Amino acid sequence: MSLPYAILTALLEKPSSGLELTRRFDKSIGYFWSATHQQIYRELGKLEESGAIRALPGPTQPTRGQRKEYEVLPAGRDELAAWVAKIEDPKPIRDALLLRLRAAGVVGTQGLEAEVRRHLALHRAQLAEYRAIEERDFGDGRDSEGDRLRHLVLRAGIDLENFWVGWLEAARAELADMGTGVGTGTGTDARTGPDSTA
Amino acid sequence: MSLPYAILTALLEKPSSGLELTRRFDKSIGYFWSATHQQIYRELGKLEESGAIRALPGPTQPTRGQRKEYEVLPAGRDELAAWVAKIEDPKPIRDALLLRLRAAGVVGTQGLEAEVRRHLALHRAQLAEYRAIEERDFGDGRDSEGDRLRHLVLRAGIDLENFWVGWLEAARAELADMGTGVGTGTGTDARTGPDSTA
DNA sequence: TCAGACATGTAACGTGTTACATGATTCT
DNA sequence: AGAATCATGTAACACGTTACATGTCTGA
Repeated sequence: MSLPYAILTALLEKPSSGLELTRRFDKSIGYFWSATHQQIYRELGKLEESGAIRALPGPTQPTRGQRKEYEVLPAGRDELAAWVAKIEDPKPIRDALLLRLRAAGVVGTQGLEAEVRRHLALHRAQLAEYRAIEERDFGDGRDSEGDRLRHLVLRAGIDLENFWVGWLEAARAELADMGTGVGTGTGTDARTGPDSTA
Repeated sequence: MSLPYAILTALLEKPSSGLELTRRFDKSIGYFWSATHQQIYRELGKLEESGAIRALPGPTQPTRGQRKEYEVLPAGRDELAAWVAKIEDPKPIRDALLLRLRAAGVVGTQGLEAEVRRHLALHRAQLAEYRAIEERDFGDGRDSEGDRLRHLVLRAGIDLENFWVGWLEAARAELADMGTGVGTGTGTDARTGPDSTA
């Protein structure tokens, strides 16, 4: 639902070929909406057909193995602007690790602490990376409107990673506290109590 | 990838029919891994075929329109326990609103502030709901291992919503600050500067 | 008996993922 | 000419979403 708009944004920032886009999605925009090259090519095809973008005229168009650069057309820009203002509810959280914690409440925490530790390290690394980018790109004084918005987005990334680091530390402490978590779940099985806990 | 495990967890907590599961996914587990009834029936079919769960013997099995309750078999419990300990990297952030902020840096912020306000209200409401659940289910002293883990998961939900509320307030302030954001993007278009900003 | 709720299921489609196929360009 | 890299593309499948179809049970 959002991928075409991510691509339009990227192309407006700088006209690119499919492979270039793919590389740019590995950092930058991809931090918040990742995509593989297959998705990108598929979507570029649709966008071109719908008249939102067009391929820049190259020497020839045999289209296989040949680099093909795209730029956004006015129609594409309009669609993007409309999407920015569109009413669209936030999606609920969808996180496998939280689910695993919950499952551990039923089948036991065996092996979970190691995973929590691993995730903690990964999130710390991501946090450091974001902070480095912030330092590099927004280290000094204020900048243009576009820059302020990009900084705001980066702040969201930083704060989110920050949340994970904090929460994972608490989770690790809790798991350590619960002993080595041997056995198949200490809690009363098949409990009949309230289920609405979250 | 995670849905079957979400279902196994739910069934271990309490054997249920497909529709009951669907209702329980609208709260509880669904706060962290939502699913529609079609997904659930599809997955129940697969799980039954693979021997992870079985239908409790009812009066008859004409299987259409007839309530069918499932319970987890030992094989299913083992699979779930294995999944809890499995090495599986966290998925990168995937959030449309962040993408829209980024797009606004290119095509202008027209209409965005209203959306930000709307999301802010939604996140505040969700936060209040989580806090109410926490008060109700974990208001008093300490509890069993399973309860402690569920509380931890709920804390993640609360902290996440808390993050969103804070960030959205900052975003709203920034957008207000930028003026009414008329026009098609104040920033320099087609900028050639660094793209790695996030 | 009819309406409404309960309950399970099909069909079709869009998006995301993985594996593989093919052609062009550059360097040795 | 061969290998490596650049570049675009196909195919198949898993998962999620939407719309619709079908059957059962309960109470007015």
